[in-house]
Amino acid sequence: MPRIRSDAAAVAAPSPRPPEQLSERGRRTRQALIEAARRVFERDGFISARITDIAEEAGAAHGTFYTYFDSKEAALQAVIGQLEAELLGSGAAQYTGRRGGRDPVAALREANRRYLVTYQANSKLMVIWENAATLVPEIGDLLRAAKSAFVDRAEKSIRGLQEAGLAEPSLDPRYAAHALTGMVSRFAYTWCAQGENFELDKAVDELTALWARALGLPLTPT
Amino acid sequence: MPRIRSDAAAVAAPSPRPPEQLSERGRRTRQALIEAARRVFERDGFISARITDIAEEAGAAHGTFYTYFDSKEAALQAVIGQLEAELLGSGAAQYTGRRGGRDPVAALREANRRYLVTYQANSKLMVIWENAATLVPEIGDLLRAAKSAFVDRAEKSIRGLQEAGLAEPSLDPRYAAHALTGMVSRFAYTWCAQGENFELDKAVDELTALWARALGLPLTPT
Amino acid sequence: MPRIRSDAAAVAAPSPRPPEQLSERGRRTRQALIEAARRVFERDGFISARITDIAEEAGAAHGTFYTYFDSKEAALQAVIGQLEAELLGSGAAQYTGRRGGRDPVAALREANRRYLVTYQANSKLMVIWENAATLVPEIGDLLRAAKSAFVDRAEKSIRGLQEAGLAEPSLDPRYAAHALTGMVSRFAYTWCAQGENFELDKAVDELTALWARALGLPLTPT
Amino acid sequence: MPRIRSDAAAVAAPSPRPPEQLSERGRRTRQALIEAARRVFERDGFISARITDIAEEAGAAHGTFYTYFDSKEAALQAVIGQLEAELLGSGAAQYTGRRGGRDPVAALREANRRYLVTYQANSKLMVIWENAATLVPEIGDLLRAAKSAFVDRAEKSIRGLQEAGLAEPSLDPRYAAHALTGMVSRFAYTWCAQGENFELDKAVDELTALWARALGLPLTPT
DNA sequence: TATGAATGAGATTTCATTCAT
DNA sequence: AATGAATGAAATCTCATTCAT
Repeated sequence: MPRIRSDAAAVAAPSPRPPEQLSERGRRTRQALIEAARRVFERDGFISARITDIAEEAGAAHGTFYTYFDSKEAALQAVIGQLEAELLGSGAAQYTGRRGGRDPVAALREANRRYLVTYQANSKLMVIWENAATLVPEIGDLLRAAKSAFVDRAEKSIRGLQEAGLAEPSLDPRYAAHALTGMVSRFAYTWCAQGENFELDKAVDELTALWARALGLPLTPT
Repeated sequence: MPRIRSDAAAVAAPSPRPPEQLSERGRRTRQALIEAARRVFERDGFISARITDIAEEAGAAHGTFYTYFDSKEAALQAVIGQLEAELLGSGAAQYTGRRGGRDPVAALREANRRYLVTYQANSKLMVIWENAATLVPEIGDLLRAAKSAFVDRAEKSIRGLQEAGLAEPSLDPRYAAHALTGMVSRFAYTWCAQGENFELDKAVDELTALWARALGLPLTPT
Repeated sequence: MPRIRSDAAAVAAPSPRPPEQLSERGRRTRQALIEAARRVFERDGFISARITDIAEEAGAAHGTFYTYFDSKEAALQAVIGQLEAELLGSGAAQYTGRRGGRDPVAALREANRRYLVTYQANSKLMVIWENAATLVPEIGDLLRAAKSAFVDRAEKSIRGLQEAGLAEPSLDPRYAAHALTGMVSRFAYTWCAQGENFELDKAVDELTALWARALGLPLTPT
Repeated sequence: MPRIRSDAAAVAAPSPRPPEQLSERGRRTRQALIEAARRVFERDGFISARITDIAEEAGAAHGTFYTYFDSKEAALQAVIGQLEAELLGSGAAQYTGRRGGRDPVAALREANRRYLVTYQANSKLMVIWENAATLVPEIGDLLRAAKSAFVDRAEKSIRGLQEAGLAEPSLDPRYAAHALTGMVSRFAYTWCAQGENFELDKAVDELTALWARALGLPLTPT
């Protein structure tokens, strides 16, 4: 029997308790569900993924899913949250560990390589993320925030290089940052999602060369 | 929506006749459905669009849809087919009307402008196209083909400029073509899908400058 | 696949078309569903009734129910709507067909008899109606409206009798009307819902006598 | 809610101990659950109330509920049991404290006032009780028993008044008792459940006057 | 061709109830 | 006694697709 439809839409939402309030056992189950969700999303795509399959993949009963998540969307958010944590941990988002004085092109090459490697390692999920961003507002917000990190860093870098007299001063740093980070991320997307056949080392070199030359940086030999 | 369809024409269905074999009246209905589908897709997104709504929007009965299309996917293909025809007609896909000898940067700027203008004019549908590409193989094929047109043309152009001694010879034309067309298309996507605030003229200038400088083209004043 | 949860709650409600817009066939199916719903409600009670059972009882497929009704509540509304039409048709709501001049106690007895007979004939549904009234606001509204008809009529009658010098003038007609119609309807409810053992003729006589004497009407022999 | 329960103690469940066998701590928890249940029932209605909510409202864990009650129905029985105890304590069920010889209309007025006041003070629960009576046999039994107390007392009273030559002898005491107590209780219900606007003092007067006159009692001034 | 009613597979979601700790 | 995670039966509801007219 369904709730009697109380149009007042009250019916206190039994929203899942936050992870911190969970028992050890609960945390393990939740984690199992997140990992299962990731596998199922990667296998079937977000749209086709079924909640039942996620629970089953996690070795849990159907209803257990709802103990931890309100919806498939909420599960995807958790999956992406963990992906982001991994990415940060892996240093993918760092332009360079050791700034200052060093050769900016080398730093750029390093960053590009890290981006491509990370993207490729998580390509299925990255593609799902990009696509779900247009379907689920919250996921879109996460994506926009994640991209901002890259764009902002690039913008600052460009501005710095301009001030140092190394980069073409006529460029608008914001437009350039969007364009060039977009160049790299789209390249990664085309590579991974559309199966275009590229080679990692060469891709890193070419993208770095294009980026550097576009900014007017003096190119140093690798 | 029961799973994303990937079944090979299951039972015997009275599959829709091709447009040429339709009566005048049939052609009109079909066209109304295509236009309605476009509106509904733009309004609700491809995933959320319902066949009922398309039929209703076209002023036709629900069942009539199936006289002309096998599925929502087929309708999207038809919608995109007409979009492509429009784009070609509008010259969006032409690098330049008059090749030969002319200033390559001016031609590039012209092409970029045309691309951005066209993308913006059809942005909702473009975004849908990009996203549906990962869900529906046929749409993905259409997208890849459409992009190839741009990429191939860019690749040839780069190769030509290299041969003419105008572009940096060390660049791999295929990689560069992918990267630079990707830069422009991703920029357009960010602009239109994510509401990032850019200005057309400036975007054209910046993208053209980045592209040209990345190739090592001598920049001429606008 | 469920709709992508669009928190905007837009998703144009595909609400069933009103009966007038239905084809002959549609009207027949709808009617069959209403009759089936009544049987199922009477058999299982409103709360326990399942939509599947209603459809099955009507010889229709599960989903067909939703072609005509949004919910079990909507079906109950339709059932009660038809009950009301029947009641009106059967004259249950008429105080008396031929007013004027006639013996008021005889008219009252007539009305009470008609009420009890009708209530008994539809007792299961009447009880369901009363109970659903507290669960479903719309049903409550219907019930209140239906009762108002009786109460208002009684109130007018009492006022008239007071003005004619036949009824005790100190009574408040509104309070008295509520109390006395309530007395009859509660009696009917107790009789039907709780299986209290009464006899129709005697019940009519007793209720009429109590009502008449309570108002101070001169009692005439039956 | 899976069907209304009517299964005879299916498997072996560690059915709750009776309150007397509980430890002090247990009794406190049980009492907290009963009070919480009352609040939740009054807030959400019996049907919509969820066991989780009751436990939470009582500050207990979900599973704790089952240490004391088999089901929501059992909890409602306990709630109503305590209500009855309260009512008896408050003297609501007494026709009159001091019988014998005294003015019967005054006693009646007193009883009616006490009934209305008590009903109003507990109206939410009273309404729930009335409605649950049709859903849960045990609750129906409780209600019938509670009403019998009133009806029986009224019946005896009427019989006594008839024998004393004060009440109309032609009335059937049982029918009249049902009708008149029903009149009062239905009035209270309409007042409380349907929000009809009445005034306590006037209601007491009118109901008493109608009741007394219906029986043919000589009316004394208040 | 067009219609729109009928169908039913399939996915979601809720919560009472159990049970290991 | 208390806890709260796990379970899964049950019901709802949606819509693509078919089909008789």
